[in-house]
Order: sequence, then structure tokens, then C-alpha cells
Amino acid sequence: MAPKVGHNSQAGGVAAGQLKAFVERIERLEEEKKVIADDIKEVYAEAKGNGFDTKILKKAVALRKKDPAEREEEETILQLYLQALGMLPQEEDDI
Amino acid sequence: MAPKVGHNSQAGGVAAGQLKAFVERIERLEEEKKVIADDIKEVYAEAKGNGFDTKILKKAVALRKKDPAEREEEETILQLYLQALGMLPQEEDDI
Amino acid sequence: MAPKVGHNSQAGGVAAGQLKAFVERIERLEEEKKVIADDIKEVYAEAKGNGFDTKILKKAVALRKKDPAEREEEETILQLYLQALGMLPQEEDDI
Amino acid sequence: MAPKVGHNSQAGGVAAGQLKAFVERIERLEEEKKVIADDIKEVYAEAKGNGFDTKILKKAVALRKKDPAEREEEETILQLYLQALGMLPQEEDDI
DNA sequence: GACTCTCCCAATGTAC
DNA sequence: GTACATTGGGAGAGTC
Repeated sequence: MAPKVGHNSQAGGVAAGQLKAFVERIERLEEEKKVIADDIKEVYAEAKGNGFDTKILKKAVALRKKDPAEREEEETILQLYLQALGMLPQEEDDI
Repeated sequence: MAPKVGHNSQAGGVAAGQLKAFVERIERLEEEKKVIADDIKEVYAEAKGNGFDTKILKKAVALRKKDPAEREEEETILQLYLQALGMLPQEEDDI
Repeated sequence: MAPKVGHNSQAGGVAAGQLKAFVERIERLEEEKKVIADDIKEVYAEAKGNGFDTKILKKAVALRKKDPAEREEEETILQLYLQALGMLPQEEDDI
Repeated sequence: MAPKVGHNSQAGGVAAGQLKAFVERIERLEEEKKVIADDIKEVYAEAKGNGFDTKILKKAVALRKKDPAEREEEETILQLYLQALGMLPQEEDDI
């Protein structure tokens, strides 16, 4: 007789039915995700069509996600580093 | 007199209202996307909890997206290369 | 009196000299890295010019890095999954 | 008689010797690249040990690569956007 | 109290 | 050149 395996058999030790279920859930979700990703692209394209700079727009969106305090902190340190590296117009009050 | 700017003024040349609208649409969509991405992670975690190997599961999902013919083709060429590099158990019909 | 700062002064609390040294070391190394990365691209291009498939060649190189045993293991599990998903030509010994 | 193939035989249509040569060149270069990448990490680690903020240090290094004029331009536009989004301390001269 | 282990983010590398 | 996916590193929590 052939191996007695049901529709949820574990042929080779793998629960095929369960695996399929997982894979299908993942695929469904990934599809949804792709739709949304495309929507986002569309918005950027539309913004671009209205004269906005996509690259910088993305930066602005990214900055919005950050905690303002933390952002401030980082910016301050960055300015210090840039200054130390001579990458900023010299400090006027030191002249 | 202060610059005469309306609610959709272009202070500094930027249409603030329009920009905000774009940014908010993007943020809303990104939120949705994040929710789904989290859902996907959950499914993988659940699969892992059921004994499946996450990394390999991802590979399987990726393979499913590919055209079978193309996949076959690639696999064939890869086997050729691996053989040429001596990375395969020797060809039996050559022994 | 003005702050007494030497050539390694910590204007703003940052040791400028030290920072510059770090940055310059990093930049030098990144340059070297870029040169090598370009060399690698050239080799792939040359291989392509000799009829090899770049994409698959990269896969072969990647596989070479892996421990053979581990690779075998992963491949085995993947096959199990693919079989459970009905993505493999049917098992002959089950027919 | 066995297939008459020389040391550079094209068993299966693949020039094994040539392929090996390419792969070995690539691997050698990738090794070198890895060494340098590790060196870079070390420098960052050392900088961190000296009190520098790695994340921001990376930003500074990245900024250095950019053309100053372009950088300035981008920064200006970004500020416009942030202002339009109300993410900047309000313009004093407008109060 | 330290150490491991896991989870998350960032960064690199790859595919389109 | 851009966008995705994967990998590696860092941080944080739980355990011994």
C-alpha cells in the first residue's frame, strides 16, 4: 500500500498543508504590500509633477518620523563635527 | 505690510498646503505598509514556531515568484558552473 | 581672554585634530575599497564578454563561500519545502 | 573512448579552466575588499572609543563626498519644505 | 551581575 | 539609477 498520507500529510517530515497555508498567507500579504508601495510611488510621481523635488521630499518625510528632540541633538553634533572638519562657514564670533 | 499670502501660500516659493497634503498621503500609506510588513513578520514567526526554517521558507516564497521555465534554465546553468568548478559530487556516468 | 586652544583644540568640545585624522583614514580606506569593487566589476564584465552569465556566476561565487555541509543541509530542507508545495517534479518512488 | 577534453575542456559546454580563473580572481579581490571593510569598521570603533558618535560620523563622511554647491542647494530646498510643513522654528522676520 | 540570545534597524548588494 | 531583499551589527531583554 502506498504511504498513508492525508491532505495534511507530512511527506518527508514536512506538514504540507500547514506549509502551504503559511506560504499563501505570506503571498497574499506581500501582494497587498506591493499595492501600497505602488500607491506611494504614485504620490511621489504626482508631487514631482507639481514641481516638488522627490529626493528632498523623501528626506522631509524621513525627518518627520524622527523624534524632534533626538533630531535636534543629532543635528547639533553633526554641526560640531562639520565645524571641526572645516566644512562650515567659519564661526563669525570667533573672528 | 506683511506678504499677502493665503492659506495655500507659497511662502518661499513652496505651496505649503499642497506639500502637506502630499506628505500626509505618503505617511498614511507608509503606515499601512508597515502594518502589512509587520503582519508578514508575524506569519514568519508563527511558521517558525511550528518548526519551519524561516530563512529557507523565504527562499521558497521567492522561488514561487519566478517563472518555472526561467528557474529551470538558471538552475541548469548553475549546475554546469558548479560542476566546472568541481563543486558537485562527480558525474557518475564519467566514472 | 580667548579660550586657550592649541592645534588639537576641542572647539565646541570636539577634538578637531583627532576627528580629522579619523575621517581621513576612513576616506582613504573607502577609496581603496572602491578601487577593488571596481576591479571586481571588471572581472565580471570580462567573464560576461567570454560568454558567462554574470548573475549565475555570482551565485556560484556565493555558494563557494558557504560551508558545504551547511549548504547541503539547507538545500535538503528547501527541497522538502518545494516538494510539499508541489513545486517539484513528482517523486518518482511514490508513483 | 572518453570525450577528448584537454585541461581547458568545455565539459558540458563550459570552459572549466577559464571559469575557475575568473572565480579565483573574484574571490581574491573580495577577500581584499573584506579586509578593507574590516579596517573601516575598526576605525569607526576606535573613533567611538574616543567619544565620537559613529552614526553622525558616518553622516559627516558622506557629506564630505558631496559637491558643496549641490549640498547647499539641497539643504536650501529641504529647509523650504520643512518650513512649509511647520517643522522649523518659525521665521523670526515674519513674526 | 554577566552573558547569551533574540529582535530590530541600518547598510550593503542585487535585480529591475 | 532606483527600489527591494538580504545580511550583519547593535541594542535590549531574559536567564543562569
